[in-house]
Amino acid sequence: MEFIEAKNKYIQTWGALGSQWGINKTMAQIHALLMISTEPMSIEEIMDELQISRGNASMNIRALIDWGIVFKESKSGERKEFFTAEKDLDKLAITIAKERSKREIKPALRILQEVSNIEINNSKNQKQFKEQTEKLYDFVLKTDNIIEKMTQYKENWLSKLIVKIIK
Amino acid sequence: MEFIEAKNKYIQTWGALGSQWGINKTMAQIHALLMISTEPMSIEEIMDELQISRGNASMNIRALIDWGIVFKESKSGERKEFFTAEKDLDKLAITIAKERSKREIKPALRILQEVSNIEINNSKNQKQFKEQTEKLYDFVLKTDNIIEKMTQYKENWLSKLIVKIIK
DNA sequence: TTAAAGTTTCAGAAATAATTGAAACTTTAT
DNA sequence: ATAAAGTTTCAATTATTTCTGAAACTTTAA
Repeated sequence: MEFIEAKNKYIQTWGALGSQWGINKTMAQIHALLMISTEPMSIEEIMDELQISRGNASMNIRALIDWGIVFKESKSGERKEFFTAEKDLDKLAITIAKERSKREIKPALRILQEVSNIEINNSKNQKQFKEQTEKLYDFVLKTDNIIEKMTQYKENWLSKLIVKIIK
Repeated sequence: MEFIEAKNKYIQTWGALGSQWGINKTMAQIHALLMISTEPMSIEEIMDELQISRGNASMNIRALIDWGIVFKESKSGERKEFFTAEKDLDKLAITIAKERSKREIKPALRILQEVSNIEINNSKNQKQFKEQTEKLYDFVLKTDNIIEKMTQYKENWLSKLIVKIIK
């Protein structure tokens, strides 16, 4: 396989995986591209490599910066802005996990708590509802707590986790 | 809050969370509905509760069955088919994790391995490509291994995991 | 101050994904 | 054997998400 072919395959794969997990394709592809770039890239270079429009590139770069996994960089002497990606995968995963917790899990938790706290009569249906939503709340809360704990390790948490699980 | 209102809110929330994580909204909603149902439900009841078409209900129920988190049930005396959901959240999470590993992570791994194994010249770019895709492969593989390990606990793995992480 | 270069925004277009509904198919009971 | 009831399928429609590209805005340097 050619380098170019491998590179394209890698970017496509990462983009597809992104969409399957709720991250938009272009966003994932831009990140993938920056991950394997040795130098910070300009918006033009990104547009060119991925064959996407300026608007699309700009919006998704901004989103990646909001997520905290891509950084602006100013090359001295150049007026243009350049971008680099977080390349440390442990850090990357933690940042994504934290953000998704904040944006998606925490709001869902709030609602689960709210609905599981309703006053019920003693009908079978309402009892079951309360019981299941309480369980769901507990479960999601535990999951979120795990994410929080992971976050504290920072260095090599994945390897540490494996060791802990195995023993 | 009314029971009906709480129920709708719960179903909407679960559906939204589903879409954010790559599971289609209706699929997540049907599962949410079955989770709080005390009795197996027929396709008509599901259509009626969620206000969706027969085709949509049927396709998504079938998908849930394929995933292994909803089961067909035949009530004795009734010809119609009824459906129940896996209500144990530990089992549910494990089943979903296993399926997603099989459907999405494993194929991605194959490609990462493939592209990280290309012959490279000694240009900076190609070296960086190989290095990063190898790291990515290792990382995704480790993640997948964790999922596999989890799977083996079955009972109360989430609680067990928390204990292990904390100490 | 101004105009060229660089950057961002956003309404409309395009692509993708989900849903409908009616037709085809299957099962059951007579 | 047949027709009513139940179930599944899938082409066409609808909804949602993403992307484009041109216009507006900002920065820089002469």
